[in-house]
Amino acid sequence: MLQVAFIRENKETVLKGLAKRNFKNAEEIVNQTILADEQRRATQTELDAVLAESNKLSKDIGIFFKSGEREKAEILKLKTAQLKDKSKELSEKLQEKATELQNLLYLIPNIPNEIVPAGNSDEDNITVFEAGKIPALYDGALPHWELAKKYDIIDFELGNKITGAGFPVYKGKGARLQRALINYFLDKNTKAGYQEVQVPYMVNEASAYGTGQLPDKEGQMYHDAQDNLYLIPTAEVPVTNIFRDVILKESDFPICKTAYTPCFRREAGSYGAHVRGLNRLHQFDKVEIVRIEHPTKSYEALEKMLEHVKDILNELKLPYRILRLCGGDLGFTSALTYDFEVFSTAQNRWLEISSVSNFETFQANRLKLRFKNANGKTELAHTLNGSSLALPRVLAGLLENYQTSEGIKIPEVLIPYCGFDIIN
RNA sequence: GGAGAAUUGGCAGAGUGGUCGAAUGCGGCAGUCUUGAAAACUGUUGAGGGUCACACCUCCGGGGGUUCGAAUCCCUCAUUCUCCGCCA
Repeated sequence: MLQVAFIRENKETVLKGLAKRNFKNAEEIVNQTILADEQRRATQTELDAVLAESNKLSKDIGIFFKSGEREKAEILKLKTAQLKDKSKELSEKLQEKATELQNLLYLIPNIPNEIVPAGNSDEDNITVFEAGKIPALYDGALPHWELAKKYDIIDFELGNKITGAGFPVYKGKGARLQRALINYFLDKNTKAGYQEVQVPYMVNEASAYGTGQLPDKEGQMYHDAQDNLYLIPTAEVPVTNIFRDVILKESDFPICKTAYTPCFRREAGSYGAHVRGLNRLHQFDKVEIVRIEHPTKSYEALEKMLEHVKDILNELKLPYRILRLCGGDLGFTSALTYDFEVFSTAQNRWLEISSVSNFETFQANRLKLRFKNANGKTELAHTLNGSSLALPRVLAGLLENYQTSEGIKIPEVLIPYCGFDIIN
């Protein structure tokens, strides 16, 4: 959520940023927001004046009662009755205006960073880096869902029976490979200075609002109505919410956390070939990295995160590229996002395996995640996160790119974690 | 799930209807002293709104109510603790 004061003072910047996202009715919504804010403040001021007077009268009444001047007190009491009506009316209006403002603010996405390219869709994303060799596969190379069946390492049908589509069962070496990847990622992340945390897989409403899943992505999360809890779509939600309503010291920066969690996404509206196999699941595993940074250091931190993810992919020897997302493809809460994509050789397409973003103060404002700056003032911190990494598509990439006529080879760095070097 | 107790500032802990945003202690910060540090002493130290800055307003787990006036009384929800039940 943007800060109202920022919108008020930087209207042109906001409009320019929203235009880059192709955000509809931007000017109208921004104007409404500014108006609602003015009305809210005016109402607040009016209410404060009434309350101030009524507070004063109450104190006087107390004094009169103490000194036994009951009659004087009774006269003042009558006066307060009117003020009470007035203040009730005003506080209702204030509540109304505050809600109106809040709802408008929820509609406005983050302002893209300057270097975010304009554009409407993923076609306008810019490839900023590419590495790794796309292997020449042997004749008869298969897409990963065929490989999964051939070697009996992932059973999609079994998952269908137990739960439904998008909830696969990993078996034998497939299960072990999953566990190996999780451990390998966590080890890499902790070595890079990220503290490992284990967090709840369900979150309450306040947390879902804090990181921006609510109110607009309601339909994408599994929801338990009985206890009003949400299954997490990403570890970002519980991990970042560790810092909800927290005021840090400047010396606390940088804060680096990593967590492995399963992720649950309803993926309403997805269909077709692109959701085959591991490409898109309702439940998948992911290791996430989260950073809380001083505002002046957040872009430096974003670079570090990119280098870190690159390092992992280089070690896995997978062909990948990095995209800078365009305005139209940028997530609601993000100011700048880089997507990592691994090449799926048998499908002949790129698969997103990591998304690394700087949210600047957008999440922090909702979370009330602040720090005391050098002048002793509280200031919003910057939050960042990235996948390091999401399992299924990495697995898809590994299976497809490492397949040989003898079986699927295991990348060298994973062999100690797996305890085997080939799936055959 | 049942019964009882509790929830106050970074922490501990007073405060049971009136000038209480809240005693006191610890911690933090600044200073005095010291070659430096410790100790001791002095001062300072919550958040939000509002203002050029003050004034002023709001916040004592969340929400609602009683009252001229609520941290204090009532209702409700949440959480924590103790006992019982169930249980990996």
